[in-house]
Amino acid sequence: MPPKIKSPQDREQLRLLILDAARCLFVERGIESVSMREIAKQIGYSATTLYNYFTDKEALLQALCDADFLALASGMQAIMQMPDPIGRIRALCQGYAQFALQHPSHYRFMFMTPKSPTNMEITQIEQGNTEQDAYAQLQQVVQTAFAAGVFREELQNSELIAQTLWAGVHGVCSLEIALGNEVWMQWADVQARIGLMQEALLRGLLKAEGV
Amino acid sequence: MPPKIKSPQDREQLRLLILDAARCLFVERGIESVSMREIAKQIGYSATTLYNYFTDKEALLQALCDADFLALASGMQAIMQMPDPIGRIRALCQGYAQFALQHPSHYRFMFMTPKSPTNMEITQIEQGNTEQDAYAQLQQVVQTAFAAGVFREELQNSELIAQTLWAGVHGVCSLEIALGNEVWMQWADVQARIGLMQEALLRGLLKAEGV
DNA sequence: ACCATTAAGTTAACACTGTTATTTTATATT
DNA sequence: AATATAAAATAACAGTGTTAACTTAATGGT
Repeated sequence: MPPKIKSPQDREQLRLLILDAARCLFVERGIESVSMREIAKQIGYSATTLYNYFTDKEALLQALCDADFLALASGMQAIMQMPDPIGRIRALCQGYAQFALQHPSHYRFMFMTPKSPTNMEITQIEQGNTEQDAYAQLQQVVQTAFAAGVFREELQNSELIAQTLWAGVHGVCSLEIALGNEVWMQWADVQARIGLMQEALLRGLLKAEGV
Repeated sequence: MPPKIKSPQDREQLRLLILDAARCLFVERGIESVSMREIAKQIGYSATTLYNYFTDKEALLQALCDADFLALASGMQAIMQMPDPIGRIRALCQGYAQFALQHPSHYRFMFMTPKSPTNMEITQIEQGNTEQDAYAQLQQVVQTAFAAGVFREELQNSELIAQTLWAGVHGVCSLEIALGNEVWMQWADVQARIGLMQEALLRGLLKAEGV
């Protein structure tokens, strides 16, 4: 059965086949209830083959999430070109939130699951590179707005401002992902929650003049 | 070895022994990396004995969290007596955040982990009872403030306001728990993040007059 | 043309998990 | 003293991530 030499393209193709199967199963059944054996069976290989392509399950997850978050960051590139700094902030928040709600499994793995600190040798993403790292994008946009003097006088730390905006949107999305189906909560519409979070925070952070 | 009849007090005592051991291990090593066998070994019983006291691992976790969140809610009772409605909101946010940071494992299990909707027959907590349910406390306090007309005119849904405040504080705390140790983030001080979230949100939600 | 090398993949196995069925044991009641 | 029974223990099942050992089959060198 096993033919000998595989061109780098073929290798990459199988790598992607694994990733696609894994993504599909994760989205269907949630991230930790799908096993390496299942992923392998789905594509007709044995479980051990996966270990020729990924050092372990976590590396596989990391690769999956890297791919999706590269997609997020590059989808945001258009927003980065918008003229109005505050409009950019709004659009980034919206884009981020919609991404989180559309990819709950990956979002959860990336931002809601404590892990041993990211192995920087393994991840594909260059942190701080605004083409790859969504937080770096937000930080940059906030920094620009800060330099333009739009924030209230007493706020002198643009990192703190960015982290607060992030935490706000993250809070809405992560509660939706974790508890959106809980019967004991009467949740308001999730888009309304995102919108109010965004606008209330901005109103609280920006100078008062007509927002 | 097994003596025969156990008084209800003795039964309850072993139940608590199990819960304490489990809590201890969970806090040490994180919630899903400790097994039923380890908990049992810790207290000198066999794993199967735990199943005489809890139907399964999830029920054990649920019991643990119920206990801690009852403690949270009852610790908040003093705050509920404060005279100033807005002061109450501030104090609730602070109390909630400090609790989250002091009990990260339990917080994560309760609010950061998607689960099949809570089994209402099993949980000890009466949802909506402000003596047991911290969200109900917040909801009530916000409702009171809302009735006093402190929020901006366009905000007509007090549930939405409460959920936004919750999401904000939750966002800061859950990011701290999940990513507080990530090397690629230069986090601002967590108390500063909590404070800014609280004050920015309040400024954005309350009527403008001198906050 | 043959053989050794080696990549690609498989099977078997290890040490673990949550959980259940079965069995032991020591007491309490008859 | 014999029996019934609550409390706990042992053994086992089906599953997990992962590693070691083995099987192919195509290539490169002679």
